[in-house]
Amino acid sequence: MREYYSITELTKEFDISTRTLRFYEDEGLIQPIRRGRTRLFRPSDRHLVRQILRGKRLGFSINEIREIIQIYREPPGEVGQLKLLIKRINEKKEDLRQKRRDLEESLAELDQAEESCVERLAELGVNT
Amino acid sequence: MREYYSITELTKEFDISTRTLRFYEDEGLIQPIRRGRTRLFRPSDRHLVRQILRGKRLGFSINEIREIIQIYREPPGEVGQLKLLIKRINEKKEDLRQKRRDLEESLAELDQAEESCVERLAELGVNT
DNA sequence: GTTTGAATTGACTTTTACGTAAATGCCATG
DNA sequence: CATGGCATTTACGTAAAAGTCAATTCAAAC
Repeated sequence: MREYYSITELTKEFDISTRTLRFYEDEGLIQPIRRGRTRLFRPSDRHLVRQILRGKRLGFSINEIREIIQIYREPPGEVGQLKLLIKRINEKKEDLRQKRRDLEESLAELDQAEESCVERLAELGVNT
Repeated sequence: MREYYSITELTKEFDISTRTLRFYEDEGLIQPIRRGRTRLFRPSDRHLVRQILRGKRLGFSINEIREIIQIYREPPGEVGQLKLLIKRINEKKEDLRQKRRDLEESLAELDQAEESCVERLAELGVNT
């Protein structure tokens, strides 16, 4: 496990711009440390970036992603707070389950569409 | 199956504004018919709206949604076009499979987070 | 026949998520 | 030491996806 990554290493790995990484920092999603003015990204920052981009692909907004990320920041020691956290986790899980239902429905419709195309081709005497 | 829906019926059913529906029409995603100036939404328009919103929840842009919708518009009769359509369908399916992978990873991480919370609670002598 | 209420249109505004440009810092290398 | 090449900061720009508002229109109810 590398100790630090430079900003350009991450831009290349994830195919995003430096602007995007600085934007996420401005938004408080990541906090790379500094050596002088230069940003040093730790493995944990790198993993956060991975989570952010995954969230984006799933259509979560920056604010929603921020909420998800906060879940992983140092779980509280106090019982009430822990219970609240579990509640928030379950809300996020429900969000994801809704997305999964949407996804399965969309996939099913595409499957159906593909099938009619294949049938149509068969009628035209084309063997797929 | 109803023959027509008014714009307000759909706004209520889907909890969106009339502006949104008109926006989708301007974007060419739906084409309700007109009686005078009034829009009449057919069941097929209604289903399109359903598909659009599902696509939105999954993080597709309007342009991506437009592409998906075009898949369902009157499959072509010509072999080459049919094969092209099948190819496009499979691209969309691959998009969705990537989202599904993202989704499962996110869910797994949330499950893990929840479990550590529950464990932490157990250590504190709280029975969940 | 006028009031009411829903629909429409057009224009302007807002939010999100970055892009882009300009000016400057930092440092290794020849 | 100057040159090249990343990095940084600040500031302004922009496209997508609606929200909001004002001005009408139109039909139906009273």
